[in-house]
This record gives sequence, C-alpha cells and structure tokens, in this order.
Amino acid sequence: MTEDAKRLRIGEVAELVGTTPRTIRYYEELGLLPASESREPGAHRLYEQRDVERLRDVMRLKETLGLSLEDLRELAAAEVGRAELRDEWHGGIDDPIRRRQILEEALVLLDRQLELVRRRRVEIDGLADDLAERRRRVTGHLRELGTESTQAGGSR
Amino acid sequence: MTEDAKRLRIGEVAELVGTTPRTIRYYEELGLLPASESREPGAHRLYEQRDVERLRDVMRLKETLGLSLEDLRELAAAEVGRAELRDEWHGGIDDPIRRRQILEEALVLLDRQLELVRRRRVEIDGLADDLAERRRRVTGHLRELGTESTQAGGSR
DNA sequence: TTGCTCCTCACGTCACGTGAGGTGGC
DNA sequence: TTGCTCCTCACGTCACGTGAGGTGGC
Repeated sequence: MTEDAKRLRIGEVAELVGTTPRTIRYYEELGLLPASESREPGAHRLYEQRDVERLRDVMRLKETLGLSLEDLRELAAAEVGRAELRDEWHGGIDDPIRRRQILEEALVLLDRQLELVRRRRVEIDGLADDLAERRRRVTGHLRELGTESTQAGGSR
Repeated sequence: MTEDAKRLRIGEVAELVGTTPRTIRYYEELGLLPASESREPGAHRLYEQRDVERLRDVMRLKETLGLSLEDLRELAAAEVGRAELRDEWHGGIDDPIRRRQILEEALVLLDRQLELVRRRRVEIDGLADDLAERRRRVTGHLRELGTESTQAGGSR
C-alpha cells in the first residue's frame, strides 16, 4: 500500500529543494532532469521522491562546485546511471556484465566529482588562510592603536 | 628608481589573473574596480600592481564563494578600505581615530568573509562525505560481482 | 463555484562573449 | 609604415526571473 509513491507537483518539489518551478522546467528542457513520462501537452508535471533526490544532487553539484549546466549534463549521467542501476537491481537479476558496466561507469564519474571537490577545497583553504592572515594583521594594528587611544582618550 | 610602478595594459592584467579585458571593463563599469584615473575618453587603461591584486581578490571571492557582483560590491569595500589604509599609512601619520575606523570596518568585513568561507566548507565537506559514501557502495557491489565474474569468466 | 497552482509563450536580467569598425602606442 | 592591442557600441548567450493570458485539479 505504501508502494505507490506519492506524486508531487512542481511547486512542492521546488520548495522542497529550495528553487523555483521555472528552474525545474528549464533543467527538464536542457535534459538535465527526465521529463515527466507520458505527459499530455499542457498537463501538470508530477514527480516522485527519486526526482527530488536527483534534483537535489544536480543543484548541489552546481552550487558547491560552480559548474555550468553543460558540465552538469556530463556528470549527471552518473546519477541517471545510479537510478537505472537501482531499477535494474530491484527489477530482477540482470546480466552481471551489464551491472559491472554501470557500476564501473558510476565509479569513473564519482571519482571525477571527488577530484573537483578536492580542488574546491584547496581553493577554499587558500582563501581561508589569506583571510585569517589579514585578520591577524588588522587586529595587530588595532592593538597598537588600542593602547595609544586608551591612554589619550581615557578621560570619558 | 624602482619607485614608479610599471603600468600594465588591460590585456596583460587579464592574462595575469586569468580573465578577459571585457570582464575587467565590466567590473569597472559596475564600480567594482576603480576606473583608471584621469583617463581621456578612448585612451588606453593603465593599471598598477595594486589593481592586479584587487582584481585577484575580487575574482577569488566571486569564484570560490559563488557571490554575485552585487554581493561583491559590498564586501569589496573592505579591499578599498585596505588600499586607502595602506596609502594613508605610507602617506603620513594620520588621525588615529580615522585609522581605528578603517581598521574596525575592515575587521567587520573580513569576519563576514570568513563566515561565508566556513559555510562553504561545510557544504563542500557534506558533498565530499556523500560522494565517498556512494563510492564505497559502488566498490562494494563491484567486489561482490568481481569474484563471481572472475570465477565465471576466468577461462580467458 | 471559487481559489490556487499549474501551463505555455515571451520579454527582461545578470555576467559576461563576440564580432564590427575605428584609433593609438611600441 | 606595419602589426598589435586597445577603444566603444551593440548584439548574442547562459541561467534563469517575471509577468501575460489561459486551463485544470482539490
């Protein structure tokens, strides 16, 4: 009974992941998200939990890695593969060669994403170090001024 | 003699920081970078080392923190303050109250930047953890398949 | 039946990219 | 003098934002 997943409208999905319906439609138009299957022209789009997760993944990769939607379309194949894989897994015992293919492709794309994450972290750390160094200098100057100022203007 | 800084053209600056002349002009138009002072209309823009550093800072904040140019215009006041401060510092012993003002403002803006850096790092770490977890699962499935496959297809 | 969300154009915006046509410094 | 880089419009593009006008499900 809890089998048939509850279908969500585009506005609900948008709010869940923190974006707008327009963005979701745009991603669909670009092929980043799968189009609601067998949707009559003009009919409402309906989504499952799986679509929400996929959108979350896409958005997070875009935001935190600063990727273009073109970049995402390559990396997002990994997620599609993951969904397909899960379906095949649950759908029946498929060809193990096929399974291996999907898994190895997913591994390649995951490693690519992990490499991008590592680079980002290096950038972040470099920026953090520079900012901390500047902060030290500023507080240092303030300390010098501080004693002066306190001695000079201590009468209030 | 090494006093008068070498002036750079916009293309040289662009290449130094890894961007394009168009972007530099656009940032100037938005007020993110100071316009080349007293430039005749149509004349070449000339930059000093200080401008290169400022542009680097602006670009790094934008790229690694994912900020809009509008956001940058607020945070970038810190860098302007820093440049002004350095000029005043070298230019002579100014009003210590003025110095303190500049330093405290710079401190506020640096702390704001550091807070944004911390948030980014949390995002990055979360993404890294999720990707690593997925990778573990994929390699796990591959190991299962691996022994099967090796046993079944070991005749080649 | 009344709202509300949804739909599809389609134009606007932000942060530039990319020629078009012309002037100026090594 | 010849290139090369620079200049200023100005239109194009990417990733959406934002109405305009209309249909459909709780």
